[in-house]
Amino acid sequence: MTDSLKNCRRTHYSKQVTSDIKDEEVVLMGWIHEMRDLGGIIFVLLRDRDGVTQITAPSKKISTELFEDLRKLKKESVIAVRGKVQESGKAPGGVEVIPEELKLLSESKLPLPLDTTEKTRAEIDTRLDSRFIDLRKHSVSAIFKIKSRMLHSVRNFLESQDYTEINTPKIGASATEGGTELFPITYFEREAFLGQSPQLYKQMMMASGFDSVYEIAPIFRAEEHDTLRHLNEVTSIDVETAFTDHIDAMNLLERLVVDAVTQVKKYCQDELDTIGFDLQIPKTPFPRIEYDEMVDMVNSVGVHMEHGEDMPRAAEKAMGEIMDGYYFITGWPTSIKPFYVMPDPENPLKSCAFDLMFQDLEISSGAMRVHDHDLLVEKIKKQGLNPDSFNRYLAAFEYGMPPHAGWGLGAERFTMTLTGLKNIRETVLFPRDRRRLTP
RNA sequence: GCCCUGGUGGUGUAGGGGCUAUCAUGCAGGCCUGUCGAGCCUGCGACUCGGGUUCAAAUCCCGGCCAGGGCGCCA
Repeated sequence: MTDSLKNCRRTHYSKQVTSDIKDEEVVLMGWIHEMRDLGGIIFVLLRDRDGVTQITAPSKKISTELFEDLRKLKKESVIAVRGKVQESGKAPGGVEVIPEELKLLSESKLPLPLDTTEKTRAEIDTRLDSRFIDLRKHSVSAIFKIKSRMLHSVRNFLESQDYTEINTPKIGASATEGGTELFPITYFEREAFLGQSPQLYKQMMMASGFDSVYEIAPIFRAEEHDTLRHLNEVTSIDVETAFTDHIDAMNLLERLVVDAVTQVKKYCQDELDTIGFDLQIPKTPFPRIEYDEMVDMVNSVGVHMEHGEDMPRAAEKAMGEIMDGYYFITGWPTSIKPFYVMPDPENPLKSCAFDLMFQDLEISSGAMRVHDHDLLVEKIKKQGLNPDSFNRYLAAFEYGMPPHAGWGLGAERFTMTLTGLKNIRETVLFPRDRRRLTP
């Protein structure tokens, strides 16, 4: 039998239990992190959102009934404790709580699927199977507090620049955009697909007079990739701005990244300490390396790469060795970029596309877009696609489409750069990869 | 999808044709009034699945599933 909450409410979080409130009565609520029963004295470590407080129960100072109730507690059960804050040099952090009342709110089954005290580490697969318990570890929840702060910063920054947040459909009819594999779904009597990118919708919004838009939403890619930096469902931070070019887009992206890093460092220092990551605020401007220059750099360290081909993984790694932190690669060949990318007016074999890299990881890619209807149709045809299936998209270019540019930034890959994590799965609560569809 | 490596108690591991299957953590019980990776004693708990080879398979072989690493794919 467990107790009910009734009108009992938490007064403090563990973090707030310091010597500043000694002798005060507090009500703490949380999970039992560890129990140490020494016979005549029991130590209960109560863990809540971002801290752990020691509940100290000496048999001679509390009632026999309460003492016996405390002795029966099990790891990871949920409790509420009313007690008095006491200073003690012998307690962790110099303070402890002497209990006066205990409520057992929810009992935990034992043994646990993994060790929340991290004495024995668990593999990522085991952790993801029991993600709700894995997230009880402060070293894991810290990642998501950092990700949350990053997303807040991005929204604040874009709102401060007068961007409008939009929502575009994630279900669509098109299977003909080319490129990545799509997930087919059943849409009543028809086949439909999950959205791979809000790209075409963002561009249609450029013809709407909104000028500056952004969307933070999931995108789905049905590629059978199986790496530490790919997932089949990720969050894309997508931005599009009218009356601007790719240089403006890069400048905006650079400012947004620096702002987010600065905010994370300012508001998440505890979390960064918890995961043991020394986050550095990058210097601006980020280095901008021409594609051709990048190919030469890669070749000069003995990694073969042809001019005109997309970066093989070995080339990314080579660049990661040479470069430190964030940098842009610009002037990509038109032939390896999608149809909506604007060719360089000086040299149409090159494009106004850029990638933002962090060492060996591509975290964003963007471009100035084609806004001329006829050129766009021509480019769609050149990529072996049928312009007819882009009717609704192409119509937006026929009645006054301003020049525009934008980018998509991978929220999880960006989080990897903010936490130093090497496995993208660590940055998603419930990741979806080639094999994992639950929980 | 390809290549390499692996799958042993709840968790993390050692071992590698015949043994009572190693260790840590955990769990259960006991002792202990200052623990903080508490300590001590007793106990519990495992060879990924299917097929094959063999007198005998956790161990060798084949396949499935899953995982780790690498690559490819990623308009």
